[in-house]
Amino acid sequence: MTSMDALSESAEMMIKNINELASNGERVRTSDLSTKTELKPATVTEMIQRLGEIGLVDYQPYHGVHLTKQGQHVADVIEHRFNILQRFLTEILGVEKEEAAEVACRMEHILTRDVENRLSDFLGVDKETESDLFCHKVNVDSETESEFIPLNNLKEGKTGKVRLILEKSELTNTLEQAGLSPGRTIIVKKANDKSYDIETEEGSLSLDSDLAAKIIIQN
Amino acid sequence: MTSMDALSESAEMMIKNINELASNGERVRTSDLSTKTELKPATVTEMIQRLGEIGLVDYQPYHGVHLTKQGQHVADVIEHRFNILQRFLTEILGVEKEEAAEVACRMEHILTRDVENRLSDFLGVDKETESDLFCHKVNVDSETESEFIPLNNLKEGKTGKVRLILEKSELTNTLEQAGLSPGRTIIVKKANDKSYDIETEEGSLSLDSDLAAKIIIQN
DNA sequence: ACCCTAATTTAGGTGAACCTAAAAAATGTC
DNA sequence: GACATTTTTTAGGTTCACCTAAATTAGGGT
Repeated sequence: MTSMDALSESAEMMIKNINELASNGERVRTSDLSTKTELKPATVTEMIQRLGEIGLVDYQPYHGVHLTKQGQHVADVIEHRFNILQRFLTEILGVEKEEAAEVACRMEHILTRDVENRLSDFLGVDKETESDLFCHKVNVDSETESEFIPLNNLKEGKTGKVRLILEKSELTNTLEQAGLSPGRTIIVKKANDKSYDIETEEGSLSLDSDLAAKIIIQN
Repeated sequence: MTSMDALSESAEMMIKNINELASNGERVRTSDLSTKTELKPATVTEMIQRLGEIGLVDYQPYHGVHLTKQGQHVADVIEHRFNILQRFLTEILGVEKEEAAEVACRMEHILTRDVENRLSDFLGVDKETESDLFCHKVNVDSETESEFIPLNNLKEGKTGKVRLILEKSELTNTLEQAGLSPGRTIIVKKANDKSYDIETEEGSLSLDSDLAAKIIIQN
């Protein structure tokens, strides 16, 4: 009954809240969940019973809940999604923190794995935030400390990954179709102060320095 | 009973689907909605009855529905959100079109007005797509509107700056040596549908339209 | 050890979003 | 124009996410 079925938004929210209240490692009480979620105690009881049945929490009547391994995993995934979404909304779009939190809180239940990863890549993964859970990014690479620099500062022969394109326009759309889009790897073939010859996964092209300045690369 | 309350995801989806099936202006039949939404006809009937009650559709038993002014407005907002989200997911994150559509379809019901606007700005508003509904961007500025266009669309006598060259090859290398390289200014001397006579800082040359199409100019 | 109170659960109800099966209306055919 | 077929609706059921009110349990104070 481990239920591989997708959880409902409500169920995920409950798990998220249990996790947030369980910071001290103690069992979480129904009344605290009721307060936090603004649901009536009876509703909380009902939901944590269901979560108990599918093995995501350890529920003991009159003695609260705590997350099982599985439940903890779900909580971690949701938290991660929330963080990425909030960062995107505030850092990239400039949304107010509070509104960003609200929107992120609704969207975190919808993100697919793929979109999550891409968004993560786009933001540039912040090592601090990543728990050991997400250590699939084996950080063995850190010999040369990766940096973000505009494409026009990349030296000839250097390789990098496109992370951000500033000032989107028809032109940058064209660029992206040519393989110069976030997440893609490129290599600088020839560079002088006026023009840059680039090789992408799609082919090669050449662009001027003003344009190149708007494309941020991680090396 | 016009119901200013937020609509449920299901209700919004139903409106969206009605709109998509009503391209020809005719009333939309229950069975078509049933097919499109993959809901049973009975379910569709139930939902469109509710939508009728709150004034978003004109529902006539046994004779289908069509959107009211209000319903059309809702549909337009949703469509706009969907488009922005899909563009963001595909153009910026590089998500596959199909998955992007699925995710956008879930998220379109969650976006707030503010996030919607910011995302729009971030993408760079695409004039084509904008209906008069979204005319908040008073396009008074367009006196000199600098544009990016392929060289083969530049008219005789026009000047422009080379910004981007797609599909580098030996041929384009030669072009660059002749002064047709990113950052350089050029002028179109003569243009017909087959060949283009160009003057660069280095001299003049002439090229065919296929080649010209790969050189993007800013005027 | 007992009682009182606060916390929790159970019992039973609602509305939304779905379903199936049966009834009713519209439609096409001869 | 009557009948068979298709379409649509009605009737009634389920699950989920909520609720209120009543019953139950846990825990603290004396």
